[in-house]
Amino acid sequence: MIAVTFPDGASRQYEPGVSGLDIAKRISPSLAKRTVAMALNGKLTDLSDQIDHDAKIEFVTRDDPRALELIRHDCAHVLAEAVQELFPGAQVTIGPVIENGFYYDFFRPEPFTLEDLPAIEKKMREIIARDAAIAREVWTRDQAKAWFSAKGEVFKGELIDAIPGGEDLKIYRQGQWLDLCRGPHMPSTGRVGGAFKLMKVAGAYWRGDHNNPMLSRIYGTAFAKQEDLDAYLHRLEEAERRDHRRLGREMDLFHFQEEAPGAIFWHQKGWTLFQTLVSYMRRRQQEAGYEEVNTPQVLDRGLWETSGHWETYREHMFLTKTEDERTFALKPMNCPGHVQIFKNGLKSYRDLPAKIAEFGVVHRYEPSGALHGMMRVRAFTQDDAHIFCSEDQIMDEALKINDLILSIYEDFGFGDVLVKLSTRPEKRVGADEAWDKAEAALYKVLDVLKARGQKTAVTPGEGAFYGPKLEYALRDAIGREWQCGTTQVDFNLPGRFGAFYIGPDSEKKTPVMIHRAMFGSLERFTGILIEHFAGHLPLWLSPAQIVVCTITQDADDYAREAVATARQLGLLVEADLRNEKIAYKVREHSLAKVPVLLVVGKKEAAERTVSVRRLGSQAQTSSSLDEALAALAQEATPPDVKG
RNA sequence: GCCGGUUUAGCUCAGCAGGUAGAGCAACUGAUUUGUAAUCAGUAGGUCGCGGGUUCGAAUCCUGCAACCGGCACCA
Repeated sequence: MIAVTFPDGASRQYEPGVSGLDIAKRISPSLAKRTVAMALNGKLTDLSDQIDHDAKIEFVTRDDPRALELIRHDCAHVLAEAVQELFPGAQVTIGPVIENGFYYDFFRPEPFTLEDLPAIEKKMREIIARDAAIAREVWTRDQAKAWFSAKGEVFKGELIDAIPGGEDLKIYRQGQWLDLCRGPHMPSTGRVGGAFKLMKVAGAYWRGDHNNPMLSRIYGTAFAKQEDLDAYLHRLEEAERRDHRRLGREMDLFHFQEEAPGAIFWHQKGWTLFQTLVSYMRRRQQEAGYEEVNTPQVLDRGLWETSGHWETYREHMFLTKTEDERTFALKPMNCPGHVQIFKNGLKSYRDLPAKIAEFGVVHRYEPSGALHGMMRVRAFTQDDAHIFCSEDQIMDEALKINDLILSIYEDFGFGDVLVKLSTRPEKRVGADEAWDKAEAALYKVLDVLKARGQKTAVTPGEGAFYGPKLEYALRDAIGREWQCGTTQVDFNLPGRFGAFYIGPDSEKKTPVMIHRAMFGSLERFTGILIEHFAGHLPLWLSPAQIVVCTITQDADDYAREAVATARQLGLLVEADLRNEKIAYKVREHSLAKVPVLLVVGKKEAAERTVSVRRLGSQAQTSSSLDEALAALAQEATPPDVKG
């Protein structure tokens, strides 16, 4: 007999080979009915699994959070069965669970379109209603190979070949249909339930490699309960309402047009916001000992050959050939320019660390399909800096950067930050010893951060071609992650450009260069802020802080006076003296996301007060003009100036 | 770049089976002087993304290109 221990600590004896389902049934039929899987010694597995040794068991019911993955995974299988029923000849490939749902990739000469989804979804509901048992079988590799190749499933065949030799293969059968799968699965298709929806179709490369054929991917999502699905769909709508492209138009911040794909036309208000960010960053950097510079937009091709960018990124550079047949590139990065500044004039070890910063406008010819509003553009501004230092200063400098970045994010309300260490990629320059040193320094930084309780991660092979990096990903108001800041240790470029400093021993030494950005792309960061705040920017960031709205003409003079006073306090304020009803004005400015409306009528003019209405609230408070403006001026002071 | 979709007035969208375009909001002009998310009336506004083709006739059908949207790949 074997001893099976339950979550409450109780233990019972069973004959070896008893299945999870048997145990559940013996406890109570209703438990068996509700249970979709079990956690055996903490590992999620099929309910039909036999238990041969003493074990801890926990039944996972359908409403258990752990069941969600199974529901989605089974739903993906149901999708595949439905597709193969409706579209004979469509080949199955893989269908994993992803964040917020699942997908399944099919191979088919004609890709699926949105119009195919309702029929597929209908068929899926049929399959779920059939409630066929999902049974696991173990096949030999040859058996599986033969079965799938007989069906013309060449992609499954490839998958089978990729599974390490000797291993038996798991096959899950549901009704007439079966699939090669790692599992686990629920006992029957009916357990998927009705709270699912096919979301979209997309092309995707087989095995994620663009040299491979393109598959037709169907995305779906599934939840345990309909209300969870509804809530998810509602969240998607919410994200759409926050879309910076939509808000950018509604708030009159910027626009795009065909003639400049991937480049922003900044309107007055958007540019004001942009400049607010620049001013903020400039103050923070100056305080941190950076020296701001500016380097040329257009630089000779030779410079990019020296840096190595030509070799790796030529096809992503904007090139220009002049009449004298000289090839220049619009700078895609600022580093070569900053190295030139470092090289200009003899540097001593006493000059280190030299921190050269620039709000550098860079151009990159991004693939057309990569463009996305302000989040991915072809011309953008980096809050870029390069720190030239000695090897033993790396860790200290990286930590200083870290602290500055986290403090800056905090000022914008981003408290949840993940620090990732990305190590050497396959395609890289420089000796492995240099990489060893650079990575070692960053690992040490990561250790310090971990000790402080900072969230960290390591992503192997994701470093830049010239060095490993720390990347800073912040989480926004609706839980999305945005990678913004970066710290990259570079043992290569300074040497390639022949940069050096004179050490204490009077010998020439090659400095290490740390590339670093905090917002990353100012354009992208602006977009993130818009979405994070859903357009409701804090007063200090708002490019149109106040509108003084009159109720009748009687208050015009008073409104003008209020505007003048507010401007003296540095506030961004306009008057709305139009002959419109106050409700009309309130609506219009609220839609334009103006944070503060000061409403003035006869009464306010006589009493020298204002009625204050804040964006997002119906409440009105009355206070004296001077007090209201003083409070607003205080609120509109940037956090770093407030101290 | 690859797959799919979209492109009609400043914005949101009709215009489904080819017979030279409509609505609401915005704009403009009047009237209205108004108390916290749309006052009323009138007027004007479109090479239907761009090019080529089919047709007596194309916003509508075919085709090339571009931009955008959703993914994939890419992201120094």
